[in-house]
Amino acid sequence: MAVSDVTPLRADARRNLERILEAARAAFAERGLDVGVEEIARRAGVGKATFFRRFPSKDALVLAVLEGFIEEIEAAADDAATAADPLDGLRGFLLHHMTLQANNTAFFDAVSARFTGENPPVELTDRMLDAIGRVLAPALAAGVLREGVEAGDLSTVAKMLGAAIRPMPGVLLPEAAWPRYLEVVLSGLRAGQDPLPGIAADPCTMVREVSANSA
Amino acid sequence: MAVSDVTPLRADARRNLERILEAARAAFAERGLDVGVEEIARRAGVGKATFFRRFPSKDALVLAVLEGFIEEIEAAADDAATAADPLDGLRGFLLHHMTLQANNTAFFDAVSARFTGENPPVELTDRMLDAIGRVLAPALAAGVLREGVEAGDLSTVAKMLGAAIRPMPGVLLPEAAWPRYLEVVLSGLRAGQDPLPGIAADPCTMVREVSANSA
DNA sequence: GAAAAGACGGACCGGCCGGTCCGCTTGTGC
DNA sequence: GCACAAGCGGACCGGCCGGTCCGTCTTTTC
Repeated sequence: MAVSDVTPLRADARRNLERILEAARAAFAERGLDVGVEEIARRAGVGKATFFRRFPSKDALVLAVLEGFIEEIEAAADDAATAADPLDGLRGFLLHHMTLQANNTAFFDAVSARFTGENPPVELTDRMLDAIGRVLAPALAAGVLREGVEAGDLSTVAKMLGAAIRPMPGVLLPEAAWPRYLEVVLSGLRAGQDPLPGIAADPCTMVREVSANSA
Repeated sequence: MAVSDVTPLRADARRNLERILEAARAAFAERGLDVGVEEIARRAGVGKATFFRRFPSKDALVLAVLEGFIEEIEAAADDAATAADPLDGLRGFLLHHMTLQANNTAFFDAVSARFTGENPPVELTDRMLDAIGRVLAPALAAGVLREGVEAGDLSTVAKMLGAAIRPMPGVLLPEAAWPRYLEVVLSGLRAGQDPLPGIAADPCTMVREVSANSA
């Protein structure tokens, strides 16, 4: 979803595209995906049509913004992977993830809601899974984790922490409480306890659809 | 939000109201709050106007359905409070909560999104908090929990587990994986570890608005 | 069993939002 | 510096959905 370069954009067009992305990031962060295209365009100082000339649809914009986040997560994962203490790396990664979610209220929920089923951004989620694997590997190798921990557990725990941080849309858990819940789940994953019961979540579940019927 | 009884409803009206509630429960469970009033009315075998004659708005219906869930949670809390082993009580309560969330995909998220800020259903959330208190009390008294655990922690953990269960809207974590994440958080809350770091989430945060600005 | 109160439903309204169109403007290559 | 392609914006369209209106039908009551 990067800038197409078959015919290089005119300078002003390129500038506007950048502005739109920036405005969208800000607007999505503040109010979630519900902000209208019109408002985003206005905040970017641009007409609606200009928006649609750059992005085929609102979804495409969302994907583009999402890609930025994935990149950030990948960077955090690389940091974590090179940490001296693998458990600290893991902690740092999850904390970074929490920050990202906190600064982008409702964004991730909305993203997953929007891309449910038919058009999952497989490439992006695969990159995310890779990142998770890179974070987990050193901790697994060092044997600091409870028996049975695997990738699906980490992605699930990340999701759980993301939920903890936003008790309601527009409400943020005070930062002083973050380490508490991070600690709760890390305690639950640390070595020196019984093996984890049950099966791990499928990390791919984050992208593949499995129709779930209620009982 | 119970049935008004100043002028008793005519028999057919009462029957229709019940049908609407039932249809709404089913529809919300399956597809979240996004189902239109029209569809709910159709599923109830009723006209749209009839719907609006019974409920002043869609939100009122949502509240009514929500109240049903609160009642269910209260019942689960009472069960938990009378369990022989307080930790088992806690586990059972959280498991029940997970089931409820699983069977009502996207319902709770949507509810909190809808009632954000201006018109929080204070009475309902207070009842919820009471229930949580009742679950927690025996475990606290028995000293089976890590030092520092309080009500806000339980509500947060419940929210986290609810998130774990729904990796994406329409996708459900396989039931075999539920005990795993329940165990992760319970391990993190059990006595015999360092006191919980940081501060606890404010349980009331689930209802009171605190405007949260992103960094 | 008839009349009045109450309930019914489907057509209708209005606002919102993603997406398009068209006449005007502006950067760009020669 | 000119011509033309590329870009631009705001008016416009159409579908969706919460909510209302009104002519008709059902229940109740005496």
